[in-house]
Amino acid sequence: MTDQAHLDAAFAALANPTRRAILARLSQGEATVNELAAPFAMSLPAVSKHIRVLENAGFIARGRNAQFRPCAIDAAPIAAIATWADQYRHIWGDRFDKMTQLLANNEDTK
Amino acid sequence: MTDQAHLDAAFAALANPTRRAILARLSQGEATVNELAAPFAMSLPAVSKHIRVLENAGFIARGRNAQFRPCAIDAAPIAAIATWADQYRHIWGDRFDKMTQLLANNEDTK
DNA sequence: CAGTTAATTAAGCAATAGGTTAATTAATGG
DNA sequence: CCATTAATTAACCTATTGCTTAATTAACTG
Repeated sequence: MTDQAHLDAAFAALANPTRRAILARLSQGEATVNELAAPFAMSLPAVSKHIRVLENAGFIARGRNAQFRPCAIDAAPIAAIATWADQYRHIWGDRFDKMTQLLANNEDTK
Repeated sequence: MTDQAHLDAAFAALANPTRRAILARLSQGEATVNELAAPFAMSLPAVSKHIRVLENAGFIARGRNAQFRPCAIDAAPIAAIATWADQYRHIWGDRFDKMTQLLANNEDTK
């Protein structure tokens, strides 16, 4: 996948509240498909598909434990999105610029 | 629109390379629809629709100048996305933690 | 007013997304 | 072996997306 295609997949995956909720849940720790599905008023296959979308976009890594497929979050695509957003920081304020400057100073003095 | 719906719209708008390219162009300054359309191998109505999607998601504000509808970037939804991503910073490393700490130190000493 | 330029709207089309229920695969445990 | 649990796959449906061409609206300009 190209970088563009990766960003496409990452943004598309996040454009859904169920999928964002699944990621939020996984940020607390691993979970099985049934555990992830529990909070939602939709069928298990529907959740299974959401998980697949997140997996294809690189947000989720999966293991195998007996019948279970434990899901774990992989934040790499989130980092890619944060990096994308950082391109625009200069447009909306100086907080990041301050941070960058402070980090730069820190580099200089270490 | 709820916060969730705003995030839905923002992420969905960004899940397309044409729209991200339009935003990148607008980060350099205002542009008309025709100017924005020029780099793309697609019809003007297609670009017009992409602009509408970005506008509905809050990324673009539009003016009126004779026949022209100048487009300008509004970074508020990008900030919202950066804020969303920040929730997960702790998962992928300590760079942000360093920044936060440095900013905190800066607050303390000013 | 007539013509030109800028942009949107309308109508249509193929592909994708998000959901359903039913069937299937995979592994455990009596 | 059979039943149970976990999860996916299959088949299907409706709505949305992303694009097209043709028609329309809006404003300037000779």
